[in-house]
Amino acid sequence: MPTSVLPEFQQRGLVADVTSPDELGVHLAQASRTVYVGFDPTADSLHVGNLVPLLGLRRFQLAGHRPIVLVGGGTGLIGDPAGKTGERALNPEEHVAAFAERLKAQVRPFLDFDRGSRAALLVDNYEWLSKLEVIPFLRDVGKHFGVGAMIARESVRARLSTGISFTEFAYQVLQAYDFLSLNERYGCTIQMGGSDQWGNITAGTELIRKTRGADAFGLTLPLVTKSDGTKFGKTESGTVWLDPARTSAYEMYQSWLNTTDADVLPYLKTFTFLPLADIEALARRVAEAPEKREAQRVLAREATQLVHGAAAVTEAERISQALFSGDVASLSSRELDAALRAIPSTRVPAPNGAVLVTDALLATGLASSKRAARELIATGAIQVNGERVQDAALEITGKALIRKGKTTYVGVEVTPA
RNA sequence: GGGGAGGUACCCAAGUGGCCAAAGGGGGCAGACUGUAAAUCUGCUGGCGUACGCCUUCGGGGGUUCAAAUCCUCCCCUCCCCA
Repeated sequence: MPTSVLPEFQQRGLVADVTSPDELGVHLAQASRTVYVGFDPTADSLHVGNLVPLLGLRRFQLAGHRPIVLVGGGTGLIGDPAGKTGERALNPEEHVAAFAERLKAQVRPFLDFDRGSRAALLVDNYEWLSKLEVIPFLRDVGKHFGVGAMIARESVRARLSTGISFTEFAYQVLQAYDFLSLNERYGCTIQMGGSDQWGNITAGTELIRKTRGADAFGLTLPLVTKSDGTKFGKTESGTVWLDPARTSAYEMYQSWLNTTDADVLPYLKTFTFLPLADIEALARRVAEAPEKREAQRVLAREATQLVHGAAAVTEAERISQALFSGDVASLSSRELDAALRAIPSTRVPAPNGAVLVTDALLATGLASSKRAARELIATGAIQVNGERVQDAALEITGKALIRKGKTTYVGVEVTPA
């Protein structure tokens, strides 16, 4: 029996905005519904921020509804102005197509595609958008859009003074058309997305109402924030991607583990499927013994597992234990190899098979210049294989584990030649 | 079209002939403290050199000067007011 997921979303703090909440609640409680989220292929991988709507879809499916993931092979060719401060360069078509294929593969594990009438669907809007013809499109779809309303949408309004091309201006019409298409094809009545998608989503609900006289709903999820004001989903080494080739399970595990106390409860609500009662229990543990970081550990385990699986979590935990137990020097060569595989590593060619630490720091990006590298060494920030480096003239050979400060580990492999 | 203000390092911003690689703040990195947290305090934050030092930088070009971010000149760009 399907249930309204709305109360759960609200309790978890996952509702930024929703169209006619009362009606949507009834709508969801009455029958199994179809809900969609779209991802435009702007890169070859999603990142942790994209987990919010993706897991949102899963919550809907667990509650008895049918999720659709739309990969924007078509809209990705146009460029969504929402949340952007300036016009984007158009990506080459072959890149967008390749990105789209990557995203499709990446998204599959998050949903159940074999569940009868509730089986998830994976669609690509290139399928229908690429077939549109200008004259019919402008007559049949464009006529329903008032330019006044289009301009009033935040995504456009924010760009009017700095400039927006007709191409990006038209984006909302395409997204609205997507919603309409899914409504016609699959009876999809709900679109979910990030809070910056509100305008695009309501464009769709209005289009459906005008052309089909049918109700459709929109639900936006809040932007995940960090209490210190910095951007969520970034670490010193950059974006936390879902693709293990870009961000290893260990790195993702670490990024969750380092969540500050003030953020960990909302993150548990957002990025895990733990019952709220369990999260409340963890909240008490945070209050009683914050230094144990139990909530952070649970968050790291649960969230990393959703993306990389249980085995990868076990590995990440083991490596974390080894690297942060304070006894790196005693790692077996086998453990060292495992750690080196899990962290970002750089090969440094050296004719005589040895490089100066300062050069290694430069090569791995830990230092931006030799002077900065010497500075790090002087302050005692650098350890190689668990030994604090005292002398900037130290040479590194073979494989080594370099630690900068407390939390940053990188690997180097010195290769002859 | 007329009038005004301004372009300084990652960002904001001071500096109007030498004491300026350039105040201050933010951001970033590191250290101390701690819990791989937050807050706080301290240091560093153009490049190369262990170092006295050298090289490159103040929108761009040209010039004056022993010496220019600072003066002159031309050009480019941004913002504001009036039309």
